[in-house]
Order: sequence, then structure tokens, then C-alpha cells
Amino acid sequence: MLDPRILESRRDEIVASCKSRRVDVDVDAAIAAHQRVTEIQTELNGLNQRRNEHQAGGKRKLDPAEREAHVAEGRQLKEEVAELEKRLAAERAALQPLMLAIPNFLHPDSPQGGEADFNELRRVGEPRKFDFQPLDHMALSGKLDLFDFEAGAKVSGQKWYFLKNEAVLLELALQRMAIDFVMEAGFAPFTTPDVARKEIVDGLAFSPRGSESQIYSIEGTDLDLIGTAEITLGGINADTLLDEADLPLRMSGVSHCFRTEAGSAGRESKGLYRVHQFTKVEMFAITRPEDSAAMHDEIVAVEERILQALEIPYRVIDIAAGDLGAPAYRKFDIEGWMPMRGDGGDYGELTSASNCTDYQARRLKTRFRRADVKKNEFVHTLNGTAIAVPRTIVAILENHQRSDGSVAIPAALQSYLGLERIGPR
RNA sequence: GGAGAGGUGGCCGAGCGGUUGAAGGCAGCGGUCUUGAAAACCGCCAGGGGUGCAAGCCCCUCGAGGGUUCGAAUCCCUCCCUCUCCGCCA
Repeated sequence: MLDPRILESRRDEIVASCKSRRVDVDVDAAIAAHQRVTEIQTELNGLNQRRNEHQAGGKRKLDPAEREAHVAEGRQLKEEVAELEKRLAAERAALQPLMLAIPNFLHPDSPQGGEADFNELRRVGEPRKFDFQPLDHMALSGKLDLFDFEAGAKVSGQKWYFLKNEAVLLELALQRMAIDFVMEAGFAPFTTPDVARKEIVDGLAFSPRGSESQIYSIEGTDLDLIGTAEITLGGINADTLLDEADLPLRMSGVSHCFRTEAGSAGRESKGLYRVHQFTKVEMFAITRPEDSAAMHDEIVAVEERILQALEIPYRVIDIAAGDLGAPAYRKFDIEGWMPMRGDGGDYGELTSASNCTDYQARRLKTRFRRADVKKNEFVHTLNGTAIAVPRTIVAILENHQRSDGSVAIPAALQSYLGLERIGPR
């Protein structure tokens, strides 16, 4: 959420951001609503002041007639206050949905446009030339018996799956390797709950309601299944005043992630690329405002080190405004080369790193105290993927397959997996 | 699931219905002392909001929401949450 007080002074910028993001919000209505809220607030403050003065006068000894008059006046004031409070609550309620609909500011370098209009920042690694006909990860699984979507569909539904055999080891090994990389970079590891209170989910600006919701809710409770450990890690410091000396805070979380994938039927839906549940190691950072841009780069650097270790060719892209989520000020995705994606191979999203500036912190009420300034400030929050297991498995299988149907395991992963290859069978 | 206890400032923890926005402690900040540091001692120090160039002034907040009262952190009701014990259980 933005600070409603800056709406007016940065109005044009916000309107432009909404347009770039293809978000339809009435910024002027929000400005007007906020004005009404402050007007009533001011009026209420004055009335409360009168009431307080009146009450102070009631402490004296009063004769019965005076007391009676005093009491009557007190009742009158009380009613007026109640009336104003009611109006204030109503105006606040009107402002709230408008504020929630307004996305974060936009980084000046974020490209305009939609999903296809990203800026490519760099490419690392050469897509491999195969001297045989490579298979996609589903076909490889057919040979190697690594996952079972039929059983997943039977037991849980479309896009649910079982990993089997070496794929299970791969899932565990990738997590373990990722944890080593993030710890090396100073991100303290956590396992997190796979559910969170709606209040926390809301605070991170994931909307669990509405038909396009990506979030599963647990009926009869106020809990949602998390879509990413960003939610639980961010929740840790909700409603907290941190010391400047504690920043930056680097955390990482191992969790399962659940996504309804509402509205994405048929979209890149082959196999493990888009599923309802997956395991992920996530980085989450809390910084001072002036440090968030550097932290963003730091997170991307960790992501790159991991992909380099896995010998997956990739490119880093700066996501266009129209493809950013509401909380993201700027987002860098890393797309890994997937030989069987599209027609003759293509890059597909493997990780994603966002700088959410103070957008999440404002709703979460995560602030910090500077050593020398009395005014407390909201922190900046950032998140990035260390490993999203299924997609990484896709990239490893497809990139490192061999003509005999086996898969070579990258050297850096071998000790974690305990294998130099999978198959052939 | 059953029984009980409790939710107060960055943290811990007091708090007869008006003098408590809140004792005390810790942490933090400033100072005295010290070659320096520690210790000791002295002082300052809740958060949010409105208004103002500013100093300041004002309002709100003791889990949330209602109620009683001229007046509630203190009394009543509802809800939420946390903890302890018992049961069940990986």
C-alpha cells in the first residue's frame, strides 16, 4: 500500500504507473476520499478536545444543579463524538479499497509494455547443441520413471504430481545445495509454515479473494496455503519496530508453495513447468530504503551463482511494467534455457527477484528506528527465488540429457545428489 | 479436544474508575568519571495521527469490538490471540 498522504503530490506519477501496469484505479477518487478522512479527523480532534476539557471540569465538587447540567452536557458531547466517529469509519472504509487497488511506484528503468517487453540485461552460458534428438522432461520421465502425473490427477487432480525415484533425490539435493548458497551469502535459513493467517497474506499484498486469486484458502479457518515463503518470512516482522543496527536482515525459507493457477489453464502447462504445489527455497531481505537497490542486485547475484553451478544457460531480464505485481517496484527474472520449450528451445522463468520498497512494509507495519533520527520509517522488503524445484528439474533434465536417455548431473550437484548421472534404463 | 492463566511502551513488567500515556527494570541516546573501555552515577527516551515554516499545540492508542459511566488500562459482554496442564498423536 502507498502512503495516502503522498497521493496528491505524486498524483501524475501514480496515474502513469497505473496506466503502465494496466491497472484501472481511480487515483483522484482516492485523493478525494483521503481528504474527507483527514477533514473529519481534524473535526473529531477538535471535538474530542472540547470533551476532554469538559471532563476535566467534572472532577470538582459540584452542587446538585451544576452536576445535573454538567452530566447533560457530557451526554450531548458524547453523542456528537459518536456521530463523527461513525462518519470517519465510513469514509475510511471507502478509502481502503481504493488504496489497496493502487500499485507500487515504478522504477524509472522498468520497461513499458507487457510480458514480452522485458529488457534483457545479460545472457550467461551457451544453449547446448544436441547431436541427437533431445527429449522433453516428460519424455525423459517416461524413460527414467521420475514423476507420475496420472497418479497425481487421480489422487489430487490436474497439475498435481508425484515425484519418484531420482527425482525425489533431486528435489532434496537441490534444496540442500541452495541452502548452502544462500547461507554463504548471509541469508539465515528457516523452514516455514506452509499456511499463514489471511491478515499476513494480505499484508504482503497477495490477494486471496476474488476469482483470479492464486491462493488456496482453508475452509473454516482464517488460514491460506502460502504461495511462497515470502509470505511467512515477511510475516515474522509484521507489526515490529526494528533497530537500524539489525538491518539489513537476510533470511531464507524452505517451504511448499501452493498456487491455484486460476486462469492459466492450458498456458505453458506441460509437465512440471506449472503445477499447483512445489518446493522452493526463497530469499527474503529487509533493508533501509537507501540499501534496497543494492540488495536487489545481491539477491540476483546469488540466483546467478546457483544457476551457474547447475550449468544452466540463462538470461537476466528486467520485467516490464505491465507484468509486475502490485507490490513490486522493480523485478528481475532469471530465465533458464529449456531446450524443449517452444519451438527449438526457449528461455523459461526459473527465478524472480522483486524490490517491493516500502509497499509491503506499510501494511505489515514493519518499521525501523534510525540511530540519530526520531521519526521511524518503513523498511524496504525484497524477495527472490534461490531454487524453485520443479522448474529447475525441468532445466536440468532437458539440458543435461544424453543420447542414451540418461541425464548427467552437474559436478556441483553430484555430492548433494550422491549420483553422477540418472539412468540410462 | 478438555481445564486453567494471561494479552500494557523497542523488550520485560507494575498498575485503588478521575492526579496513569502509564511505576520499575532492560535496551538506546546524552553527560560525569577514566589514558581508553567497562563499571558506577546523573539526565533524556512510547507509537500513530491532525495542524503549523518551525518551536509547538491538539487528538488517538494499554489484543479487537461493543456496553456501563459525566469520566475506563482499570467494571460488564462478545470475539481474537498467546501460554500452562490433561488427553490424543508424527
